[in-house]
Amino acid sequence: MAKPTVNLMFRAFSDRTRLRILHILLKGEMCVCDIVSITRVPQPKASRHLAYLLRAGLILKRKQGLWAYYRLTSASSPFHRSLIKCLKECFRDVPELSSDAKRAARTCCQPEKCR
Amino acid sequence: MAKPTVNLMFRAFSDRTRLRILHILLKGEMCVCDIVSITRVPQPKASRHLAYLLRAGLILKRKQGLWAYYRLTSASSPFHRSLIKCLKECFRDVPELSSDAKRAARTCCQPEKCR
DNA sequence: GTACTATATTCGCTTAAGCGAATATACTTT
DNA sequence: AAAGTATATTCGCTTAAGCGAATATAGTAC
Repeated sequence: MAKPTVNLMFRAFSDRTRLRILHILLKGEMCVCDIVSITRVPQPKASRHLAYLLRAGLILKRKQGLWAYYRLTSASSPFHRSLIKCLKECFRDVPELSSDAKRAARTCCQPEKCR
Repeated sequence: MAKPTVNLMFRAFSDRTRLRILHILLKGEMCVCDIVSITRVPQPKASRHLAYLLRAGLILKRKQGLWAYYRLTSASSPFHRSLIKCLKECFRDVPELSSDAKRAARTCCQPEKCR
């Protein structure tokens, strides 16, 4: 995968749905159905944005049986690390993030559901 | 001006020309003709991106006679501050930035030229 | 006034994103 | 094999961006 340019990494953060997904993944690896149930976004839409983030080099995919698990890539540059910091700090500024977090708290405590 | 949303601020950073302009403004206030001569971008294109950044709340404009001076807005939130940090740290990752910096060093030392 | 300079905007076009709806893929279970 | 589940992709459409080229605006100088 070609190294994504800085502007494309910024662009990956410039969509609300992707911002929500990235924020959810701050908590750790998550499968698509978790992301769907946390965000209440239609599944094809979630998959589309996950594919976008994958292309942008921001997340990694692990396929296991029927499930696909996604996680953040480890930040390889100071720039990437700062970008992740932005992600953490925009929590208060993006309304959806707190309701996502509430639902995530319930979702990620029942891992049996998806495994 | 309505408070710009987080995703729109990210989007403002997602274009190479705007990234270059923002980076130049890290050094301080600059007039359009300076930005044009540093970036070697056509003047209408520079103005267009400056207008975009203005709408996004990332820069401020000061008009004086025939000249328009732009500067970064002071970061009002932790998020905004982190975003500026990203801007500083992507220097090594965006090739145009170093040649801009070289030209800026020459340009900003002759303020008489534009004032 | 006219000519000049710095900056901004409009026009016509092309490309990238984003969406819902439908469909495809691929693995699992029975 | 058939049915079911999780995920991915395609289609048709709409909107936002981005560009060069041309033109407009607005202040300055003569």
